[in-house]
Amino acid sequence: MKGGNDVIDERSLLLLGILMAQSAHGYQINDFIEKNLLYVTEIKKATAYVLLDRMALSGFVTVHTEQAGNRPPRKVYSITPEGIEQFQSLLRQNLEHPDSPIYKGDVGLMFLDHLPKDEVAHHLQQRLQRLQEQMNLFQKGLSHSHAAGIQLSLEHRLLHMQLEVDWLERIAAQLQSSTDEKTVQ
Amino acid sequence: MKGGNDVIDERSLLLLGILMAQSAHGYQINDFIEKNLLYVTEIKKATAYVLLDRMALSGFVTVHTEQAGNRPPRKVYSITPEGIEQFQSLLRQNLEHPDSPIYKGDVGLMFLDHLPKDEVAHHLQQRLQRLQEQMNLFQKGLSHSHAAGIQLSLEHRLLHMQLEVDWLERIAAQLQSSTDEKTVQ
DNA sequence: TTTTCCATGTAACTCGTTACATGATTTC
DNA sequence: GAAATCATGTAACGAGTTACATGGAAAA
Repeated sequence: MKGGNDVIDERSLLLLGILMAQSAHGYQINDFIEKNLLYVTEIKKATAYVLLDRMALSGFVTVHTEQAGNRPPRKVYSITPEGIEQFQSLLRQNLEHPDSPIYKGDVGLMFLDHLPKDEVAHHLQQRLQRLQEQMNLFQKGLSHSHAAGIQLSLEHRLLHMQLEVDWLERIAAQLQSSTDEKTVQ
Repeated sequence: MKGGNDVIDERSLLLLGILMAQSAHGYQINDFIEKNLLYVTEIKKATAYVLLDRMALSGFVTVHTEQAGNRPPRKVYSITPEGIEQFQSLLRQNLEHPDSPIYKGDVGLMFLDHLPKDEVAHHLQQRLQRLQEQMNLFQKGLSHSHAAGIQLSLEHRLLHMQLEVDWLERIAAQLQSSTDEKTVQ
């Protein structure tokens, strides 16, 4: 009744998916994630190393150690047939189930009425500015042409960012105008 | 260098915010959250009880025990002046900082190319259907008129849901049509 | 009379992060 | 010669969830 397959583990899916393209060692994988997938996942290096070893125990990947020159030895992971099946199973589940992301900002929104409107407007404009900076950085990373799927997922992310920007502009303007009215009348 | 104020704690903000409206006991608060804020927060009952007691130790709330009939005694929490300051501070931070939600579904998107297009289209249509069901439920809860801020945050959530629906419909249609082409030609 | 609701609390556990250890090697 | 990169690993810690304990009252 407990087990682990109820909640989909998108971290394993990610690692297996990367290994579907080619075998790789941990450092390589972590590097790729850090440089390209900042907005897609929050997995940390230590976690990835542990997960890779765990997947080796489960038989989803095999390991063999490589030595290049006399640099630190690399543990190169390759996906196995069972790993491929697991990957496909996780992928299907991931595709079928909508995720319910939590927007932490919604908690603040709930209590807007406890601060003066113009102050709220000011804070939201701050938020807007930061968001736009994030979006600029994000779009730079977007142009480096990736595989089709990666491109798609980054564009998906961008759509939600853009919605957020539009929404913030609208709300901030509303708050602004409603305080202006009072000032004018 | 570590401390607790670096990452904004939206759970405390939520609890303090609820107590800004009126004093309440733990069960009452948990009940409200469970019935109204399913999509806003993931805080669990046990966590809320612990947090309320912790905030009492920090002086942000006071507790007094009430007995109604001989039902289980209630621990009623009231926000203190220091609590109000903390609430406002957390609220300002929450409003100023955009959140970077993680869309777990984006991980799956990255690896679309590893399944046949028509299968992907099928899975995404499944996802779409489930999402629409969620949205129906959500909209029912939306109509029960809440305070202005709560209404706003729920509408915000709805916007993102709607974007997701539109996006899914577009992508699923694209995948469908590109497999149709092959069938026709 | 069995189930659900009221009302709180906590021990055990899971999961993941932080922070550090190690050591060679290229770059500045 | 100092700093960043390469490459992995793990112990300690923290946060939060699960699952259970308790026990009366109201609803079915």
